[in-house]
Amino acid sequence: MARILITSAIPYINGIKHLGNLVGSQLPADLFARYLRLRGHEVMFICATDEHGTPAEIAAQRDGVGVREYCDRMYEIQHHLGTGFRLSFDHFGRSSSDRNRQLTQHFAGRLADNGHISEVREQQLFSVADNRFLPDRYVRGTCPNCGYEQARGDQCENCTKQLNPTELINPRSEISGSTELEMRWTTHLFLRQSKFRNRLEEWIDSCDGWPILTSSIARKWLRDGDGLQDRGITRDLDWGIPVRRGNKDWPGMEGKVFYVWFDAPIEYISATAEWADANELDEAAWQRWWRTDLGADDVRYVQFMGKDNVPFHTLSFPVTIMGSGEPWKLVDHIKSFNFLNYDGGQFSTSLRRGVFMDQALDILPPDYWRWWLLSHAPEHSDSEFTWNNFVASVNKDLADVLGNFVRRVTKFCSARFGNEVPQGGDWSSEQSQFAAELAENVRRYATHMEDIEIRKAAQQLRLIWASGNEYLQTAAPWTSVKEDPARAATDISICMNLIRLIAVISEPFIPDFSSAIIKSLRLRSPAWPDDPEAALSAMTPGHEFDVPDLLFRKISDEECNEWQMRFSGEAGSNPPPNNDV
RNA sequence: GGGCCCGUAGCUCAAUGGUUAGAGCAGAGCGCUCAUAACGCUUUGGUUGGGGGUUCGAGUCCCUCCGGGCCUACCA
Repeated sequence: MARILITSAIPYINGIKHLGNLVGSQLPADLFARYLRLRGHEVMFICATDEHGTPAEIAAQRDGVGVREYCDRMYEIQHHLGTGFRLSFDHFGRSSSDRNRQLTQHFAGRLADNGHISEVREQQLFSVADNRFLPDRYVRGTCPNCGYEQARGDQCENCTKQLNPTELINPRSEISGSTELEMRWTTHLFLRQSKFRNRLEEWIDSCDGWPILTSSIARKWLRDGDGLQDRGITRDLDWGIPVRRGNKDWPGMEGKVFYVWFDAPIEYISATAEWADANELDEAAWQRWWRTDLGADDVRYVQFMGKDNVPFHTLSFPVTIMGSGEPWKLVDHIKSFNFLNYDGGQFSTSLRRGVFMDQALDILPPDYWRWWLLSHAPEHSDSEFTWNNFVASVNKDLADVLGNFVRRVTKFCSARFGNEVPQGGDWSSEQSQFAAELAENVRRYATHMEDIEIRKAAQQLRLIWASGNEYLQTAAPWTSVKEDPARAATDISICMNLIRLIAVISEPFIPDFSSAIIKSLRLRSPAWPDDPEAALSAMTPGHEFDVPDLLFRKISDEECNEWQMRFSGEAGSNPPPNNDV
């Protein structure tokens, strides 16, 4: 038994996440966590909401509520949706927690004590009307390069030229539209990550098996231009973790907060502490996951995230850990994902284009989404959601191949032998051979799951489902029951046990299916089939069961067309942009 | 501008430099009748984006061009 710490990128607080966000971190992390628990390992699976920063402040302002209240509300919604998708977090925390405030301030103090923080005095654009400094992209104006009037202060979306907000012609505040902007002096803390360049590169070189996506993005940042740059870790905002040096004041930093990208990854640790608090456990309970001097030296730590988050997890957060000089657990494996596109374009929160987590659950149960998303996870390149593909895959895989197999076996058994596993005879060579092939297929599936090769695992799992139909077709018990009922009984017994085995091993992908079957078979949490051949006779003759209700209904063409129309996007509504840690 | 990733059958995707480039879906044919008209078997689809090179051998390595995507450090 091993101990595995799993974190999913923490979703930003302002709004409901779409399926692209879901499949990029939380869902694959859940798959992995569920699989490892199934194999008997000790797992700590952590996620949280990322609540600080300008977008949250503005969203709250737009809704006419305080930012704390706004976050409280959105936290509940996101938590509820996570449950709806059966995300099995051990704890779903909040980056605005007391734990995270204390720990973030602690890390900042340690980094400063070790000489890894510098203070930089610089000029930034201030909006008098809004009474706040503006991040570059919250300044709009006319692009000096192409004349586009809606250019953002960091980059013109029309001609893609990178800009400095001071270059814009007729600059104005994105928030209020005010043109009363001026440059003001301010001082910020910078994390001196440039000093860690060589150490980071050695570390990344030493990490085998990371996806190309992960290591290539990390190396790009290490080598680009003059190499890794120091990074500002404070902002002039009200909403965030107040800048303090450990538990002491930080002269000159009054009224400033830490930058979300500094405190968000620390929340992985804090959320584990929140978990201990919520379960009334002591400090040691969470520290054994994170402190290598307190038990975490045998923990394997795996992170899941979309490709946009890779720099923060391969560079800044490791520098925070390394620079603290304390024995915190560093990540072992970083599984990163490309993006999921929607019907020929990107998912877009601002345009309401695509399918969002709440809408998805309104139309279909979570297993449908989990299966499609995971079996099409964008592991090697961006992938695409289309309604036709979704409906075809789900109908074929879940309803025809899997659901129908369960149905035909249980109904046949019920009709011919009653609602119990029938008494058969010894296995024939065909039956033994099937068991041997099944053993090999389960072994391959397990290997893909351990390697976090999600598409391959899904493909292999589907193959196991299909093998049931193949076997049944060849055995043809509906024929043999007439002249050789014992043989038919043996075949049905094998198929009934195969259903049990499938229910167990499919649980990480489709947990609701799994629990429905286990209930119908009147079992309680059966273990992973270490010996699949023995598992094919685990339920002995006379074991009673109920024929399960229809497990997966088929989606009609009409529904497919209707959903395609409904989710094609609508102009008008304009919620704020949507991002994750 | 710079960098990275990707381009393989109608669609979604596989293939440590090594037999004849493989699966699933869709299409075609046959079979089965237990089952959600589901299932099984067989089968048609390829100049691996174009061109050049290295090699005994290239989907894979190099160069170049075309196309798509992402990142580019103050959104998160």
